[in-house]
Amino acid sequence: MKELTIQQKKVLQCIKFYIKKTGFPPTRADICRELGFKSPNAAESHLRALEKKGYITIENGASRGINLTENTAEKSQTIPVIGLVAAGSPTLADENIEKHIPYQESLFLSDFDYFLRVKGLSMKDAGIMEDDLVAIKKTSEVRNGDIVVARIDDEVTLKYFQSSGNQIKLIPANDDFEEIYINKETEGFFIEGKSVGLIREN
Amino acid sequence: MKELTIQQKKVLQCIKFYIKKTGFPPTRADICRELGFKSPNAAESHLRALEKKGYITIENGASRGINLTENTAEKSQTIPVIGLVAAGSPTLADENIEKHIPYQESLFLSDFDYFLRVKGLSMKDAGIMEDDLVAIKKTSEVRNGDIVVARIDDEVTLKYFQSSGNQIKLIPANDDFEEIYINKETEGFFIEGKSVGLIREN
DNA sequence: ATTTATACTGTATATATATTCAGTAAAATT
DNA sequence: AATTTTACTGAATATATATACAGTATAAAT
Repeated sequence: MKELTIQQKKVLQCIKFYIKKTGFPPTRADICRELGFKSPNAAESHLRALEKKGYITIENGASRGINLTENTAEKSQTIPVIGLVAAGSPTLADENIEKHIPYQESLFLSDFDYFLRVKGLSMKDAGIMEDDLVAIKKTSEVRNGDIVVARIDDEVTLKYFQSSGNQIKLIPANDDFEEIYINKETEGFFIEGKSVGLIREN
Repeated sequence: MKELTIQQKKVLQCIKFYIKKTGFPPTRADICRELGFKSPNAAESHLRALEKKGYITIENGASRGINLTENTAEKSQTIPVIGLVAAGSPTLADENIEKHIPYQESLFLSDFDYFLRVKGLSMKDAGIMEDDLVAIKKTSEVRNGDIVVARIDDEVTLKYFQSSGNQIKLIPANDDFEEIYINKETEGFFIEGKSVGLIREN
């Protein structure tokens, strides 16, 4: 998306603020009042610039016909919940999606891509219990100590990550489970992502 | 809030749908088109009825000046995070509120009133770790096995609840901590609420 | 060097829109 | 039994609003 000028940003902020305050978009005159313009055409021009750059859409002829684009609006989205099945990879394919739950930006410190529904108690001592929803950020850049979603062939697990050289240790947080040793180059081994948060629905 | 008639419900739904679709509220004529009315006054009357019953507010003179009331709009709200301090009750008083976080309805199965920031590891084996946010519903109606926020004088703790007759046991989920025995009628004892969910921010 | 975009003021106007008034009729309250 | 609320049609109108047109001036892109 094309960059906005300082003035255009101000106008966009003004629209957002006005909608938040009143529940409906501003008129050209409203924008002028808020930002100190003396001509309605000042607002009009900025609106057309914002439209051209894809931040808003304008319904011609309609009063207050301004609509924030999806990227522009801080709308609440829904995020998929994926079941952690012992055999089967957590992809975003429809068949693996349990449901969608509403999600608000800044719920966690980092952004994330999906929730993983936890099966089993292998991460019990890390406070991750059966049926918890772990927020997963899709990435292969993980650090020692991160809780990661690792795939070995068709088996997907949630474990602590520990590497030294080419040797990788996947460590459970439960004495009843065994550590997994694996080589970085092992065929069929892949880091799907890492945990950045957790929700328990009770 | 006063009950709506079938027609009024239709008009309210129409407004919600129109906003969702276009990003701005409908005009009287828009409502007529959507619902098949032939006079703008039909829409006008319904709007005034909805206003009178508190479901919307209307800014007089403004085009599309319809605003859904807080209860009416499925807005995302913010919910306070309260620090669990060993001495000091978790009230919704300003001085105890850490911050507010966005909250979307139906995030958990039950509604709740605030998040409690957990200190210590007394509920470790229940998967509740230090700095977790436990969603608390304010209620004194709790059942055996519920995780409750209990207050004894100025001390506030999160524990499993177990009662038989007048005797109440507050059970930690960590062998390093002691169970607390207390009588229902003990002065200064109070159940503040119970846990209905959990968020870990990592 | 020329065009395009930015950033406005100022005036004008067609029309989009809220809103009032005059009715009709049935249902619900008081 | 009388009044209020609901549920509209139909017409009229003041004004709120989008939008075009005419300028001025500076900065950025081609």
